[in-house]
Amino acid sequence: MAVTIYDVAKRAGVGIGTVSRVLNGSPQVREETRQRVLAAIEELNYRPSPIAQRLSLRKTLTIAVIAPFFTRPAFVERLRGVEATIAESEYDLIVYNVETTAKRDACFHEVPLSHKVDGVLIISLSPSDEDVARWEAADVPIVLIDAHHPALSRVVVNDMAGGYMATQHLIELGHRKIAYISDPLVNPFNFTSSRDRYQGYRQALADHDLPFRPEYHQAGEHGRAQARALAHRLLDLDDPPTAIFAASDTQAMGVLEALRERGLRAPDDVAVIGYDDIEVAEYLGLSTIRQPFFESGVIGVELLLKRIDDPAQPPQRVELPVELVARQTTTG
Amino acid sequence: MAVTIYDVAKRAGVGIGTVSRVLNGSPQVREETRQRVLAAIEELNYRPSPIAQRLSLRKTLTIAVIAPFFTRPAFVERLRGVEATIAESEYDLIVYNVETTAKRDACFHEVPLSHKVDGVLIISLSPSDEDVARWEAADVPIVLIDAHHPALSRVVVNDMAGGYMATQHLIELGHRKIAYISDPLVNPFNFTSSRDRYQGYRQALADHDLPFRPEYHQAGEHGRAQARALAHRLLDLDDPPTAIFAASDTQAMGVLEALRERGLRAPDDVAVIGYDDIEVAEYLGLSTIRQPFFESGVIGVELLLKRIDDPAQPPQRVELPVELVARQTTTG
DNA sequence: CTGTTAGCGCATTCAC
DNA sequence: GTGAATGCGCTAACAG
Repeated sequence: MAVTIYDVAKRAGVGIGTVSRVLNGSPQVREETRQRVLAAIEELNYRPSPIAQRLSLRKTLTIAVIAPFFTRPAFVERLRGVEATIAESEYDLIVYNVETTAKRDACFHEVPLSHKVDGVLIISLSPSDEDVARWEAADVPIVLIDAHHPALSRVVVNDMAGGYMATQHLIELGHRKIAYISDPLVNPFNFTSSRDRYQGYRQALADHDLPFRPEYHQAGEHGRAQARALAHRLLDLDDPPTAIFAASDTQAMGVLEALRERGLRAPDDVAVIGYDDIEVAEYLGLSTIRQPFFESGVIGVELLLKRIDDPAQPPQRVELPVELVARQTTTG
Repeated sequence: MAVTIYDVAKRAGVGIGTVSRVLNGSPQVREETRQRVLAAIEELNYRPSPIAQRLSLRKTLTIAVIAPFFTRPAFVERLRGVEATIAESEYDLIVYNVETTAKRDACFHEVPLSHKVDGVLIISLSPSDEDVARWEAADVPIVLIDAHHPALSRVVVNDMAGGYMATQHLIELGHRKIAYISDPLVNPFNFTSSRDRYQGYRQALADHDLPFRPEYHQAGEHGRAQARALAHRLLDLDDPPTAIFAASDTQAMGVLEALRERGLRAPDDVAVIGYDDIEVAEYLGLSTIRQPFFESGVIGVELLLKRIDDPAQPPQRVELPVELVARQTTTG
């Protein structure tokens, strides 16, 4: 068996209370006995049992993150921010990767009620009212990153502004026939980004007196290959667009692929702008909208820890800025 | 406070022992009382406390993974395999992301001795003999993925074979001036892949009676930009190579970038082959060596769980196959 | 200042 | 079959 606090106490010739006190940095312990205890700890190579501490403290000292993080580069960056921030705290991080709605539902149902964590972080998955109601009872702080619910603390980016920004950029370059490729606006995971960016796209068109053409909006499952097919559909139109705004860089890559297959070039034949500024974007010279992924993870954790500390805090909403990154695929 | 096993017991009019028995599916409990307990659990919406269970069972029911996973796509895939497999077990997964040697050392020192986990998975970071010796005392099973130490269970790929395979592929295409771009062969993280692939490269050259030219091996920090610079160095040589083998797809992208900047094309001017078959490789038409990332994570977990179950098991070594994926950058 | 005691919530004997 | 008692390792009163 492992060495316990009793072993240390005996070794140091004190009671376990005293050992506990030096462990927790209590000031009310004579320096001499503190040294004796420290020595015993050292000699026995003692490490307190986190499990026992947690049972006694009635805190799990761990937080969960539920994220579809592996399917898209953006999630990985956010997770990095989460991990980096948690690592500096006293909390452990346990992760749940969601790649199916079944897994999401399982996580949504079990994690907050499982008594396993003091708080949960949810990335890019917006809960339903029903979910939130169920969580009330559990009394576990929950923070959303890149997801929405009015009753919960969340850190978001203004995707509408991003969509607007991308579209306006193309308009300012002289384009008037601008298409939009995205995920389905309503989807099983309830991802909202495609929908919000679509709003911005529509608004920018309207503000500049450009007509919205339904055939210029093509939606399909997320992915490069699917976006490539959608781009071909656009280019096959009688009156094809001169510019394409893709709801993600991954999809923009599909667009570029389609152009290449037709011997077309960006931006001369068709301008292309993506969204996210993932790492390859720079390599490809892809114009895009950048959002602060890493930072969103950091802030999400900060909100959560604050909430754990003081559960009375009202839900907070933090909005992070997006930024236009103009590269060759639009500006040449 | 949360509802405990006592509440359930009282509610069902039984002792806590009985509740515990139905919780753990003990057969020795009358069907009728089982139903009564189940009903009480349902009515109280009771969930057992994992912390208390763990203290009583003297098991943490969690495993740790230490990985430099966020800096390179390969690690993310392996982590996916790890998470997917853990999710099917009764264990929780806590993650430590390593981006500095300081963090690595901290993890190596603390995690196995922390009493926080029943087992540790380490990805791509090879421990020293000293590390391993220190871990002996902790008596915590440790499994390596894509890393090496004779005393530990591990799942690896044959990087030497991969390097050989890539080089041979180029030779068979008629190339005789073949360069190799990689990370520094010795590096702070002690990553071994560049070194092993280098061995394969050298061996293939030798087996085909091709001379090894020191100036054809360029090593630098991992990354696209750095590889791009190294490629330029190669192309500036009096007698530049006609083919370049990059130790990773990321670095191969840097090579392609350098070619593009010089108006050169792959494979006509210079053939290029990478390593890993990351997702963009297909998009780029990049020839490469594929290794089973996801599966390596799965198998790593399986080894670890088996080891936790039966600590007496001797260390095991599982080698996964690599595979040549020939695309346009070598075959046109 | 320090030793002792009473929980934390559960699993597991051991009697009945 | 089932209840009561003991212990898992630690924190936090409570005395002294």
